[in-house]
Amino acid sequence: MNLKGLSQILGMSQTTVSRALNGYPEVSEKTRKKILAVAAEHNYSPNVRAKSLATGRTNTIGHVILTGDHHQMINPIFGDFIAGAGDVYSAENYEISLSIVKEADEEKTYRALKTRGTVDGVVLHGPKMNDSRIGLLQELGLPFVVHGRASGITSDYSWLDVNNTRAFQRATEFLIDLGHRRIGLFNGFEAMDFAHRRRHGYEKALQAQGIQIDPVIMRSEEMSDSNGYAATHEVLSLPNPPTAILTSSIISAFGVRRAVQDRGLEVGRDVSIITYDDGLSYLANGVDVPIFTATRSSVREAGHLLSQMLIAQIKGDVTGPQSKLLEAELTVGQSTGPAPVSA
Amino acid sequence: MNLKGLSQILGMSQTTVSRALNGYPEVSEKTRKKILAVAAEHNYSPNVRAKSLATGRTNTIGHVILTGDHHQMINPIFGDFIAGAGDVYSAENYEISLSIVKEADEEKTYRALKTRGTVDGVVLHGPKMNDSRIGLLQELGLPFVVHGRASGITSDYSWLDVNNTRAFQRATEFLIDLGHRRIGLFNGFEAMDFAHRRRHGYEKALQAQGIQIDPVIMRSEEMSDSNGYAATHEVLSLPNPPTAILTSSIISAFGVRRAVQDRGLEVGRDVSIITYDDGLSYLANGVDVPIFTATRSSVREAGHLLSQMLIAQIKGDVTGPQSKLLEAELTVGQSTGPAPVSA
DNA sequence: CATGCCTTTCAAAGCGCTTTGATTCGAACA
DNA sequence: TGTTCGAATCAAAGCGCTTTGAAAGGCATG
Repeated sequence: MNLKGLSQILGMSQTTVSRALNGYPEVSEKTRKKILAVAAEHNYSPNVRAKSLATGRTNTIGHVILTGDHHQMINPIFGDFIAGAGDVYSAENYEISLSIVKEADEEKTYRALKTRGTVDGVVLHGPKMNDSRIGLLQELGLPFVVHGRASGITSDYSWLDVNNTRAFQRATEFLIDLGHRRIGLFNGFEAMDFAHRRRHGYEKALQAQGIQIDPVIMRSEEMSDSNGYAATHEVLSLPNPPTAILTSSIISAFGVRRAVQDRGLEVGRDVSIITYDDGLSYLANGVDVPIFTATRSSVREAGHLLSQMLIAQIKGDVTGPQSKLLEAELTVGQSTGPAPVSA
Repeated sequence: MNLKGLSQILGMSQTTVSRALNGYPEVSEKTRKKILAVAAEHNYSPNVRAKSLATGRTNTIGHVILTGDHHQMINPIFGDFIAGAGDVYSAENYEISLSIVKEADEEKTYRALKTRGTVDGVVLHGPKMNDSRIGLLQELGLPFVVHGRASGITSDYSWLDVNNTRAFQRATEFLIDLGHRRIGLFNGFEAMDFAHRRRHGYEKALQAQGIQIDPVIMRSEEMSDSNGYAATHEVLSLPNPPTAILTSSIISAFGVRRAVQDRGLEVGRDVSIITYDDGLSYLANGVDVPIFTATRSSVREAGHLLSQMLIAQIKGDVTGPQSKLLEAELTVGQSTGPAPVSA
């Protein structure tokens, strides 16, 4: 059933029917009621392609996510992020267009999104330092909100981020207060903006106490379980091993935990662990008692808030760039304890 | 830049330009070359909405995934599945439309996908037994391929599935061969078709050896780390605890492992674990040495194959339902060993 | 040179909607 | 009774593309 058919059934013009369905005022309540009734009866819903061709709006938000060769991992937080955004999208009648692209095709993808007119705006995932995509999107004139920030970019843009620096500074301070002096940092790729900020917070806390920063117990790599596991074995085999480890993802934290236990050591006694926790639904940090002491900020909530910001921007409800900085909360779990007395 | 503009620059009709760009034969090589050059120079790409309005095709595949209230978890394998499908989609010039819906809105969503004309076909995720969506999609005439199968549905439809029954039968046999007689099963929700089949395989192997099936050491719930953890504590506290546990997901397997170790027991000696492994990129089953003995089938590969099947179907390259049954491979890791001699 | 037949190109219609600018109708007023 | 005005409705144009059916051009044939 299309508009034409519907209007013929009703014996009215397409104009009137269209107006009635879209809530315009220049149609009497009586006819509107009738039109709505008949539309429902015939299960009519407008062809979204035709509608967007006519209006120029698509009611679609683009999400571009990266996938490397088959060895590289897919962003594990995307699922929860999009679940949070999904609620907003359906409430506001937006659809999601998902593009899975290799890094080399990324720019091309954003350009195509614009010129092909598939989306009204995009969410920029995983910003890197000096991320060139920001300039690109500004040049294209495609509305966007960054999930994170991009150090080094001076122009104004919209973003939603967690205070990563503060979170890792706090976590490090917490460990120092427990007496730890040798603290490892297992971070994401340094090129990622969040990793950069986290390292910065970590270093700030160490420096404030005059503790030396030692690259030997720091890592910057994909935050998988296996990497956490391998790195833990490495640093614990050093002549001067860390007594605490700070990890950037609960996924790698599980690997750390596993390695510690495989070495016959006890988590929270021999080795303390603090992790950043995105609140992933399938990998919760315990149910009643937290497994790890963690700095936590829900990525699902981030998806929720960010999508609202983006839609407000697209609709023109706000003008100019907006930003929102969330604070992570530190929850103390079983994975931390006083630094062991050195033998 | 649009078609009209481009054709004016070229001094040709829109017809000719359109044909040249779409590779139709009724245009001379000379003009085609020229048109392609000018199109590239002006960075032209066709408006996808207009194109699909004109052709009736959308070059878009729909994926509908469920999200409950904010407590329920988002399907953790979706990311890897879509990464596998993504390669095919971009190679074939298809886009992805993602819908995040609550279970109650699911039927409405599929109907809307059809009547609003947003997609050419859909992937049906997470089929349940007697899944009503299959009948719905058939009624709507929307091409689809099921990722899994739906026991109880007798009509013909396209699907790609892993031989879940066989996989769990094999795994159970493997444990029995090691001397285990008391084997727990931590499965997904029983309503899910895959869980049903896995239980069936498990029971078949037990029955073949005359081992009694005991619901006390069986679970049917969300396959999260915490559920695996809690369930393990429960069954190991029983007067007659299992010596081996079979889990349906590597995520819950990690929880099982954690619980075993927290009780001071050793995995592979005191308690054996076999898990089903989807080959998730962020939660690999070890790198060199597998952590768990596992029946493995890559969900990424499934995404790859399934999307090819669906596109072939949409294009009309094949007629009638097609299906593909993948076998999971059993890899032996460190998590299994002979059943401990009872005290 | 006229005829016929490809090959190449074009004008125009159509996809399903929105929106502009016109038209109709009835009520209100002088 | 004629005029004015606002409310309700409509016909038609337009969004950017594809595709049908027609036309033009080139070339061999009789």
